[in-house]
Amino acid sequence: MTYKDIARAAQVSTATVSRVLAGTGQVSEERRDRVLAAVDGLSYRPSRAARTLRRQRADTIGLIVSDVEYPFVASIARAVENAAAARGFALAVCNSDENLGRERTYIDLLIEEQVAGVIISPATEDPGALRPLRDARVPVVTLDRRIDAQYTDNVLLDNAAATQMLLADLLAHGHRHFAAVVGTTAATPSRERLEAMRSELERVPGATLVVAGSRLGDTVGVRQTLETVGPAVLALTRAAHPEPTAYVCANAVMLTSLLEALHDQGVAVPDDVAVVCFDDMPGFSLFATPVTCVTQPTRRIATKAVELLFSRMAEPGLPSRTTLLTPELVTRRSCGHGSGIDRAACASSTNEPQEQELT
Amino acid sequence: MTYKDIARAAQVSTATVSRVLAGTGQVSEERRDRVLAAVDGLSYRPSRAARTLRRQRADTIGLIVSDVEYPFVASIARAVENAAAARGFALAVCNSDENLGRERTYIDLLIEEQVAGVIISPATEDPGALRPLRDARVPVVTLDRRIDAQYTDNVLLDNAAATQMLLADLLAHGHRHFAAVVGTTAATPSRERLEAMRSELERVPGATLVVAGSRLGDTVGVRQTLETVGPAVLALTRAAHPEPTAYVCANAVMLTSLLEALHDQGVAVPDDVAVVCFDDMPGFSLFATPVTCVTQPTRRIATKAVELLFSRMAEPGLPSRTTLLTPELVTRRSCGHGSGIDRAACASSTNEPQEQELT
DNA sequence: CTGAAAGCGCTTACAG
DNA sequence: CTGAAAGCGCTTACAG
Repeated sequence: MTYKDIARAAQVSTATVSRVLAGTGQVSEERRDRVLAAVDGLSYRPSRAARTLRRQRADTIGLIVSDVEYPFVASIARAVENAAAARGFALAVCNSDENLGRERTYIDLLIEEQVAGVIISPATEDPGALRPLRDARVPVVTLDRRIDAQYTDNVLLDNAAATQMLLADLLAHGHRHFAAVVGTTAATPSRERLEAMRSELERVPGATLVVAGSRLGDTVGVRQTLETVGPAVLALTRAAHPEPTAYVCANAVMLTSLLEALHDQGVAVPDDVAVVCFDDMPGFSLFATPVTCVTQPTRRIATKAVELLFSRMAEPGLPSRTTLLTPELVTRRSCGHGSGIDRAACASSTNEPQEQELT
Repeated sequence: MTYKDIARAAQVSTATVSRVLAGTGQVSEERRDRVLAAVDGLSYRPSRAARTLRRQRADTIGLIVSDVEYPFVASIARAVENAAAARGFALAVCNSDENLGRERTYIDLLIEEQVAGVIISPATEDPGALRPLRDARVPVVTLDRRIDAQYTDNVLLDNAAATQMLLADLLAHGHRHFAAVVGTTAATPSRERLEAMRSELERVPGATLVVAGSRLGDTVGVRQTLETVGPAVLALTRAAHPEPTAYVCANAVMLTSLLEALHDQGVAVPDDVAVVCFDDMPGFSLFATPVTCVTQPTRRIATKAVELLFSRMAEPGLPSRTTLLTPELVTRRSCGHGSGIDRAACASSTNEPQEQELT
């Protein structure tokens, strides 16, 4: 079942078949009808490979993320797939584990697939990692990572604002000694959040900050993170003087792991220590201590990324655009001390999200 | 950069280039070296589309699931992608939302992509849905759904065993009035679990079962499930006589939604009612009432599926094989009454998983 | 508006 | 072991 068969059945040339099915060029109504009738009768299936080979561009979008198993990432992947499918595009999902070698392999794979565009959460801030994509003229949108490249669009969370929300809450509850639980400090979110924490805490007399992260660099996957992070972090913070009383975690999985470790060691939350994170998760409100967190606007992140990508696909010369999304603070109970709690600050409340465009 | 350029640079024919790069056929060492040298010098990138067109088969695997946003599904997707990537295959992820129309669209898409194989969790038990794949000779492995087709391999959870584990626990805690919270009753897991519940409860004098599900058929996505399911279920069970005291949920998201609704209405777990589910989730042990559940061996499900698929790709004529995986019971606290609890049955414990092959 | 023809970049019988 | 050549199924200048 190919164009040749349809052309024969409809008594037209394959060029006409192509014009009808692709909706390009002008075809007389009579011939159009003949072609469509032939297609119906023959249960024709187009060959995407042939189309791709000829047009040198596949109707496929590539998505390179750290790991779809993280709830935040899964949610992005779902939204991107929806948007792609709505436009007849397939979605190739690649999990880099934030590993440069894997990322490189996937970038090569996607280039060989001649994907129409790539949405990537790069493992590094070094724009060099994306050069092969640029050389292959593949439109790129980056997620969650600041990359200084002229040829990509970027969707970013306002990490400074997110950090301030979380810290303001913790400071109001009387905390002065903090621990930042981060995966890799190389990635944008960690870097920006640490910077923000440092500059916020500089203004607070006597405030301290322990960074628990470096040891965790090799931790890969949800399961391993769950098992490893909590104990490793506690080993570190327990040795610190003064010991931190407030933990700020990079994501929901790390927070869960830490909470388990604290529970195992009999440390009470929020009576002994506070624990908050940059990431919401179903179930956080049902925890023994409901978790205060900042939620990422996942749906908007994904929608925006797809929107930027398709506009760049349509017009490859576009200048780089950056979208900064503001997160939302969800105040539950894990943020506050048992004593000295500012009850007003603890009432369940949310602030309205804002979106901001930078250029 | 194509075979023609390499051939010219290496002074050989394109056929020889193909033989060297694909590793097929015999090539003299001298020519092989010339080709490899030329490839190095030219930063060559193969065209997957050309290869696919010529071989009529893409190095791509298709995965059709309900929704990657569900933790269980994300975990499967991750494992499948890993296995595919290890063999140089790309992974196209498709979310059907258990919707027949969407599923059909994706099946067509994957056939047009000429994927080498498909792993699918079908939206229906009707083997007719998979016919296009069979007609296109695409190897298929089904997940989680019993499909009576001769040409697919199937990976299934032992739903009867899983149900018995959960029920035994609840019965030991004195429960007699049950509610089954299911999404669609058309799918295999729900159907088999309901059957198992019914036949188990037949032996228990005075036992009752309410099925809360039919209204939930249109609920799509994690967010909507979270918002809708709990209240809808309670509206139903509150009207039942006798009111159920034990809820068995189909998955972790539904359980979370139900727990939130119960909390909102001031119903205590496990003092007033017990709530358990077929699915584990990070954080369940940290809930105010830690959740008793049956965990699915996701990693093994995915590994097995990929294994079956690749063996079928290598040998398409293989007879249908079915793998039945046994789940694991994780006893925490949501299973038991405040009064009349059999403490022994409540101690945190797990049974060893088993795997069983059927043919 | 229409068709003949070239060509996208590979692979694979076929002949030697 | 090697190469010339055909062909996978489309799209698209080009000429009319």
